Order: sequence, then C-alpha cells, then structure tokens
Amino acid sequence: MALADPIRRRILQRLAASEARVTDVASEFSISLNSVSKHIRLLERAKLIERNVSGREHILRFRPEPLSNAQQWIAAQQSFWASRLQAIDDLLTAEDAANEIPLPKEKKRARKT
Amino acid sequence: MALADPIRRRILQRLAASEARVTDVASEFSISLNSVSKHIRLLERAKLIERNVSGREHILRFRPEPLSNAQQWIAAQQSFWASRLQAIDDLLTAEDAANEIPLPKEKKRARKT
DNA sequence: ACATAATTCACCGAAAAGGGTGAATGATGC
DNA sequence: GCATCATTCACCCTTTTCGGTGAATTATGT
Repeated sequence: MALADPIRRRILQRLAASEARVTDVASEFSISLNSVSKHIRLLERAKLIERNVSGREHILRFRPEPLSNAQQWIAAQQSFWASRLQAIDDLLTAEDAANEIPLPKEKKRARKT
Repeated sequence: MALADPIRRRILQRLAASEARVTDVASEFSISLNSVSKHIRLLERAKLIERNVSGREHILRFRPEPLSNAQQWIAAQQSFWASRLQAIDDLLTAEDAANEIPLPKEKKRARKT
C-alpha cells in the first residue's frame, strides 16, 4: 500500500507543509533523486499528491481531499467487502488479500529467530 | 489471488465434477495431503468451495454461485474502481496493486536473461 | 552548447510471499 | 487402543516484491 513505506509518509508530511519540486523534496532526504522520483510517482498514482508541471519543474502538492466520497462509502461497506475481497480479486486485478483476513481457527504463528 | 495457482484450479475442476473428501482430492495429485489441505482452506476462504463436516470426514463441494450479485455489480463498476484501487487500499487491507495498473507513460520492462 | 529538472533503464540485495514437506496433534470411528 | 481423516506446526527453498543505485535519456531554460 502507498503509505506502507516510512519515506513516503515523510514525503507526504513534507508536502503537507508546503508545495515543492522533486529536487526540493529529494534534497531533504538521504536517498537519491531517482528513488524520490519513484516514490512520488507512486503517491501520485495513489492520488495522495498532485503534480503541476511548469516548464521543467514539477510542482508537487499534498492532496488531503481526494475521493472522500468513495472513502466514506467504502468505509461503510467495509464489513461487507472484507469477507468478499478474495473472491473478487480474480475478477479485478487486485492482489490476494487472503493473508490479511484470518480464519476463525487461525492461531498466531511463531518462527525461530 | 485464489485462482493464481494451477493446482487450485485443478482442485476446483475436480470438485466441479463431484463432491469429495480432502483425502480423495489429495489422492489425485502428487502433492502431500497437508499441502492439499492448505489449498482447500484458501479456496474455502475465497468462497469458491464449501465444506461440510460429517464426522471425521470433510465433504467439499464446488460453489459456482457465490456472490454473483456482487460480481456483476463490480464488473459493471470496474472502470471506476480500476483507477481508484490504489487509493482505496490503505483504507481497506488490500495489497498494493500499483504494479497492476500501468501509468500512461509506462513502457515494457526488459531484463537481461 | 551547456546546465538543470526529472524520468526511465537496468540492475542489486534484502525481505516477503508462496508452495512444499515431515512430524505432531486433534477428532472421530471401529 | 488403534487406525483413519484432517489440520496445524515448524521449517526449507524458490520466486517475487521492494527500495535502492548509477548511468542514460528527455525536456526545458539560459
């Protein structure tokens, strides 16, 4: 998921403070520009940020408001969908969420460290 | 996804022919009973098969009909959802489908073999 | 032409996922 | 008690995913 990575959460925080260019964002992290570019692409795909190209500069802005209608609808339907996501996934292209929804008799697993 | 694995598709085919016990199914494949048991658990979770416990025997049946209402609805809404799955996944617990939906400018990737 | 902004390519290494196994455990039937 | 049906445990191995990189490429600004 888009927000799984700490770096992406930090990038979002950065952009929540103020808009910035890719280079600006990159300069505040210790990873390379290419890597930041990738993260930004992902966040944009997730509709969490917005990109405004102006000449050779790409201005990035945090999007707090996207698809809130869908969000609320989904949240309301969540219990319905939760039990059906696995069967749906072969109709859509979503991944297997099987591991996310424990079975009734599922117990905690433990691995030797 | 539940149907990703060839073995699981074959198990479904087997059960579509007639109901059977776990052992029956396992005997027709070259993998171990435990492994078959795992696959069956997954298929059951995906609501693709149905289990009927009778004494120590678990009778398995193919379920062709489950959630067809939801299926049809989803199929109709597919184009709407396709563009929003990535943003939804951090609300639900679905996995990141980012790689499944190419960007406009995405090109084919090639790896040196 | 040259510098700068950003993306894309082709790869690497670590971590996670996935299917497999034998052994242990539960539960039922005889 | 012992055999049978099935699941669960604790692993192994292989494949896939994920974040990272340097180099190449595309596009714009001066």
